Amino acid sequence: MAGEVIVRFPPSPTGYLHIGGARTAIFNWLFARKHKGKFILRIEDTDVERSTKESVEGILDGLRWLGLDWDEGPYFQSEFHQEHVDVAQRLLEEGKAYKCFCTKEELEKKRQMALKEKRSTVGYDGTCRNLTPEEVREREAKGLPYVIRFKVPKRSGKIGYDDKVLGRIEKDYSEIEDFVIVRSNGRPLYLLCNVVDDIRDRITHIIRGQDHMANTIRQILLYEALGATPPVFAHMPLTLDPKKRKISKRTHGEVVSVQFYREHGFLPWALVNFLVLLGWHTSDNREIFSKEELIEAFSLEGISKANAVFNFNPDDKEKVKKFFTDPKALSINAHYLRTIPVEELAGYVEKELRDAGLWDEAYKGERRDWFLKTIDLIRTRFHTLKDFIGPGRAYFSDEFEYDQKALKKNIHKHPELKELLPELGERLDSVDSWTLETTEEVVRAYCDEKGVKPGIIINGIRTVITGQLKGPGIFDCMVLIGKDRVVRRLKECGALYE
RNA sequence: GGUCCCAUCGUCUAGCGGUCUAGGACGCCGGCCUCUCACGCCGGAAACAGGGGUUCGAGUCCCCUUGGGACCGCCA
Repeated sequence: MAGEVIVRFPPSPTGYLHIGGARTAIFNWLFARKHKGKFILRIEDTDVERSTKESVEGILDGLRWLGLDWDEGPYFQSEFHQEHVDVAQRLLEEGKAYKCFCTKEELEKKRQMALKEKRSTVGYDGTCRNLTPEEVREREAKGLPYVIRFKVPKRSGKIGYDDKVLGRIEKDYSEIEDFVIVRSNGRPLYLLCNVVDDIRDRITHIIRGQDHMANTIRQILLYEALGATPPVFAHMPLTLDPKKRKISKRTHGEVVSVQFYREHGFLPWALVNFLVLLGWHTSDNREIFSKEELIEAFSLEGISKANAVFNFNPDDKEKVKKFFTDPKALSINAHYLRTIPVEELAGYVEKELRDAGLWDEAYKGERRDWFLKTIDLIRTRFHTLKDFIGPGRAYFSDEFEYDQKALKKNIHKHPELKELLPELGERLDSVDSWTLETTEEVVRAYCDEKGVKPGIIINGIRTVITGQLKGPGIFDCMVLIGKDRVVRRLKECGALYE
């Protein structure tokens, strides 16, 4: 019994995978990998009206992109419908559940009354719990619709469990109402299905958000009634927005969807690394982990109790577009962008270039070396993959934008460059071997000759050939962009003054 | 309103009674480097929510207050 660890990620397909769900998946996946156990994917599509095929695809797609591979599934909860119904029937037969004929309207009325009178028990009052078999038959004969409620044992004292994150959690039996497990249309509810599925899948650990805590006690009751041992529970802290509200796709939109990060040039592992830090840590507070390191380091003990804020700026949008999401996420992404093997980066950049119509097959053939050198050079100040087709565009195309600030500061402020740069272009044109040394020599000599500060010329060149205000050392840029392009761009710089 | 959970810099967090004049990371500020920016390096501002206990000693244990959050569906 000390055996295998089996965990599951059970999203309900009612929208795309968002970072909260992704985080839950990550924690479960990590736990499974750490213990060489199984990670099961189960789609909880019991609520047919809200579940869509596109959602399922979106979720699978998101998980795959993040690199969270599952060992079983995806299973679809709806496929086990009959089993759920059978279990409910069994509970009914064993007297552990009962039919309740109260209508929604009646219950709503009662709830309002209770609320109004400020009574503590707003829940179900147990009206149908004590119906005699005759009374039940009578109502059934009349064709009255009914739901099936779980009969919470009448015991004194508390029921509880030891949460791996929160510690001992207990609740008084008297405070638990008889809850519905099957709808009046015959469809079992999540609370029941979830337990039945977890028992069937032999789930050993349930790692989920603290928003599920209220369900846990009731589910433990269900496990008991079904004669099964409850799994170990670990309730993770929630991810909140800067205003401390629970994040949701509905209120926060794209910025909380996993897809958003893919579209904004994130490396999948960088997102995983960032997300795992939201509510988990090691005792040495390390923050950058390779996949192997993370799996090795992960443990339930490191999960925080307190909710974590996902620090994006919903209001700041355009003002600080440098930080379109949590600055730390960006910083971690930049870290990986600058440190993963160039060959690995090449694959990601290829995709960006292809999508932007800038890809050249030669980058995989005779220009491979140039390609790798180039992305290795320019990545040092990039933050996302999108930068390769933005600020880095001039390396791959003759059609690139000029940064307005750069134009103003490095070009327009120095009218003399309109004559100087094309002339320098001529000089450079006659350079035989195009290297770091030769280009620097020619440029510096030209500066001396004209009595112009090197900085002015150099920054002018930078803006003319890359369109940027900033960038790598200028001679590196020149070498990589190549003689022809550099010369041409310098000669044609007059256009920038128009 | 009821039940439950939580509480260290702006944010993520280290801290599991003394080594805390509270450490790291991101962000921010200043400096070095320098052809720019970035990287890197150096330095700085920045927190134990408040009040009671317990203890020789509390960020660390207990209680209260305050604050925040979750749940309270025939949703999952």
